[in-house]
Amino acid sequence: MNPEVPVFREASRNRIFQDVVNQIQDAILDGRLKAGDVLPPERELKKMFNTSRGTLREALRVLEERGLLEIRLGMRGGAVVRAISSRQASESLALLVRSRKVALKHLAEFREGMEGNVASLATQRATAEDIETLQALVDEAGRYMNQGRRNEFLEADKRFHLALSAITGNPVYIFVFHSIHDNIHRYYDHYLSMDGRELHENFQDLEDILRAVANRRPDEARVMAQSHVHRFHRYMEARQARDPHPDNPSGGTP
Amino acid sequence: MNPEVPVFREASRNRIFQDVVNQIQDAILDGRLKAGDVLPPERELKKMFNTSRGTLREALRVLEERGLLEIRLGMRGGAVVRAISSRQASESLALLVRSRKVALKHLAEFREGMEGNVASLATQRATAEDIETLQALVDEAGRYMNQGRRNEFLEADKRFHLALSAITGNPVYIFVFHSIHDNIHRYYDHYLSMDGRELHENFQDLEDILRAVANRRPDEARVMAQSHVHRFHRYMEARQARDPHPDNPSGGTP
DNA sequence: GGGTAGAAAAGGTTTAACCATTAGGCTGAA
DNA sequence: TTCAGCCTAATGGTTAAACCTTTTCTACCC
Repeated sequence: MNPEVPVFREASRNRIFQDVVNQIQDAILDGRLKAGDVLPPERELKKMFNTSRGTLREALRVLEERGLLEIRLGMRGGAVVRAISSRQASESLALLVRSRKVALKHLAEFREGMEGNVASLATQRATAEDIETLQALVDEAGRYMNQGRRNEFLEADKRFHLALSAITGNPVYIFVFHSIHDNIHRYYDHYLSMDGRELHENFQDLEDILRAVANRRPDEARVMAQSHVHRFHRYMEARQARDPHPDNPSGGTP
Repeated sequence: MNPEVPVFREASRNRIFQDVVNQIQDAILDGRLKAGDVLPPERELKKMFNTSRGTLREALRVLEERGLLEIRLGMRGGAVVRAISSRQASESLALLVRSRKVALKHLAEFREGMEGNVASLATQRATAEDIETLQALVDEAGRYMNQGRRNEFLEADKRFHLALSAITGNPVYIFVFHSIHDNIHRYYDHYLSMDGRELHENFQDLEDILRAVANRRPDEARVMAQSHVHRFHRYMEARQARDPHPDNPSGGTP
């Protein structure tokens, strides 16, 4: 046998909690358990799986970490099935960032490529309603710009980009976009001064992108989106040169 | 206060194991613990954190799930610090796939955009040595093609694409690429017959991409890579229409 | 020298009890 | 009648001590 091509998977190191994890996960992914469903209390699950509470709790911990369950405290608490989201992938990317394996320039370069693809696809697929939604977001951002409310502007900007990814209808783009935005946001907070001029530039970019989308010009939208990201990346790099490393001292992954 | 913009984070629901997780994770991300380091045995850690073994084990389970630790059994076993990899993100994407939120067409579309970007970047950055490496992979794939060894060919093809992502030098691309490839591979196994003709087409594509890279033509490399992925996507879709859903009944995430 | 049996060190599991948090109901005063 | 505050029970969080299983190392015997 060619050792490059795996034929068998490693035999399971019969850890009981793994078996419990698999059973519950399968039930969720098969649809036997739906988001919002509440599992029986630990003391009953323990009987159902014929295991001890400690072992059962290790299984619940794993499922919680995978984002499949949320554990609620107190009476009427318990393990609640969650809708799958990008949270987990976002956190694993955050680990890369925190471990210094990924720098701002890497995130920015990746984002630039993604934003271009997303803008192009969104332009090909946006409905009239989608364009209205985008327009509303641009309007909202415009109000924040005029009021000089930098943080609110950034939030609206982020929602605009995420809305574009949603318009593609491709959950992979949505998923990856959320992860990237979550992780690049920290740099924004640190390195993007967003004075009047920059706010205005940014707003102009949004208008340009929206116009390209509304006029059904995918390539133009791609270029607009890319240069938009590229410019702000340059701004941030310039500031980063003077004041390196925003780090993330808050520790926990909520 | 504007309720859109969070001011405070939720107060920590003081779970002791969370605190243990954070302390160990911080030590790893700060570099105080390096890949390969072995943590003290549970019965000692338990004393160090002044907690019970059950609580400590829940913390270790979480860190294992995050891919930061590997737990080894038996004498000289223990919790070993792992190098951060794309494994975790790959698994969270796998969850999306298994839950039917992501279909082949979504993965393929995303991959098409990515492959284009990666090919373009790699073309701009490849060293002479990089190009030799790519050439060696194409040669290897050629040998497998001539021997009709489909699986080995697919492996070499995958390594070629991953090598391109490595050449970009951007860990985000590498990371995301691994995740996507891991998850699309299952579809390959199911839907890609790879008869003689298809093997040959695929091989031709690799040669074309390599030539564009060697000749320093980023846009050509982009188009080549995209159409390469696009074509095989179409083949797979045709077969999928006749034989839907490869599913993943194996359950566990090893 | 080499195989083998046993000891020792580690993680895996069980049990039973207690602590902390929360929802919901009960009670009494305004 | 209403509502503030207390009480209670359900549920997750934690502790403790014991035992089981796997793996490695070592000492012994052939």
